[in-house]
Amino acid sequence: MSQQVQQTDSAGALALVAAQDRFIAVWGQMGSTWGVSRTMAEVHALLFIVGEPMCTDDVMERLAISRGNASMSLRALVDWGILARVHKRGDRKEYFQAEGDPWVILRAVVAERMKREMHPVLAGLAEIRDATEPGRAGGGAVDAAQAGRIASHNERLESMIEVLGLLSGLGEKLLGMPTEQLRLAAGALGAGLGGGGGRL
Amino acid sequence: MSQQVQQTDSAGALALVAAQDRFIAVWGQMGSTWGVSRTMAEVHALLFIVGEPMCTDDVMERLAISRGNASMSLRALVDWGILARVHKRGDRKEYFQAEGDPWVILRAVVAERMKREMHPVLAGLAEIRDATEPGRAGGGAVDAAQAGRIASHNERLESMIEVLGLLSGLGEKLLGMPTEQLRLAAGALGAGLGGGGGRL
DNA sequence: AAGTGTTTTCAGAATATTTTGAAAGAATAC
DNA sequence: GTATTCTTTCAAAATATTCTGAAAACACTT
Repeated sequence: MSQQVQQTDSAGALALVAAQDRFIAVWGQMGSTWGVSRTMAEVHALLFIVGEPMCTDDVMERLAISRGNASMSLRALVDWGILARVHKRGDRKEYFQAEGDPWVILRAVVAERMKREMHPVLAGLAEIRDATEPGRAGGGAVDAAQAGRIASHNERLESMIEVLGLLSGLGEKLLGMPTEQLRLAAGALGAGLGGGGGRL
Repeated sequence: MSQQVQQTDSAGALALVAAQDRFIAVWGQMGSTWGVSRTMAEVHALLFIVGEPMCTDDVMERLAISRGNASMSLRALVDWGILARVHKRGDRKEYFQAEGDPWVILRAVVAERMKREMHPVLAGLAEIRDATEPGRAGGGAVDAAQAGRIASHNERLESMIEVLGLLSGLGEKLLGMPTEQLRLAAGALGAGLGGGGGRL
């Protein structure tokens, strides 16, 4: 089972486990930020901070969660592409190893949210626009006030689509960038642009 | 009460209300994206797409929600800074008007999530780092393997802090940019930087 | 001051999400 | 083939979140 803290209950091991637990707790809180349950975030945190592969039983024991929960969380994280299944010779158990590059993790999270949230919303808004384009609206007789409302409705809809489309474009761009480029871009933008006053 | 669709049940009014309802439904789905309940997102969607001020009773009726729910959602949206309280002469009721600029809305959402999620996480991670900086760890006797684990733990922690710090910097920058600059920057970045795709 | 219309609050109800645990399903060993 | 070990599934239980509605608080008016 747990080979993490062996007989060596040295001060070093204790401090390390304590730090890991703190990391897990903090990361778990962030679960809602990237749209997953606290437990799933904690499982990821554990594997990320430990760095070495762990099996289902290790995870269950360390986080005090059920087998079913561990299995589902691990599977989901594999699906997200931030956990790899690994095997050890002479061991029938399956082990899981976390992706170590935070930029890869970031991309996975962005990809997932784009797919699950951004794309459906953009598609939905586009449909509404098509259904209410000027000239449609089911025919003729609308008074002036009504016509004004419709025009302004379309403007608001359009402006929202514009912003979301731009954001979506940014997201796609991010997904297409390799880690090194990403780090450079983020650093340059965050530090260089704007500065409170900011020029483009 | 509802002055939205008067006696004029013309085709135009019907189509407009239908489009509004669809917008509200789509926007409501996105609630989890920006970290609020579906109802709060729907209340915002309603006021945004209608464009004109509405009072609590209007909102309750249109969305079929309770007074308490409407009151709390409206209040929260005012706190977020994307709804303004307005008054009508000769009317004791309070009306609410949505911010019309989607970029302002975006900034409000980013600001809220930075405050509620990014800052606490960064603070938590920084604390953990301080508690486990090399030389600490409670003193001496750690064997070589343990020392290696601690070193690699610190590296992983550091790399995660680096990425989140960079993202946080980006967020702050965004919050400091006026609408026009934001639009330009997003457009330029989404279309220009990097390679691959980028189409809406 | 009491009266009237409006808004806020919050305990309990309703709803939704997450977790468990045991049974069924795979996969490998014998 | 059966036995053994590990993994997945999913209905029910536990938990967390959201919503309601009626009472309290508030803000005007007379």
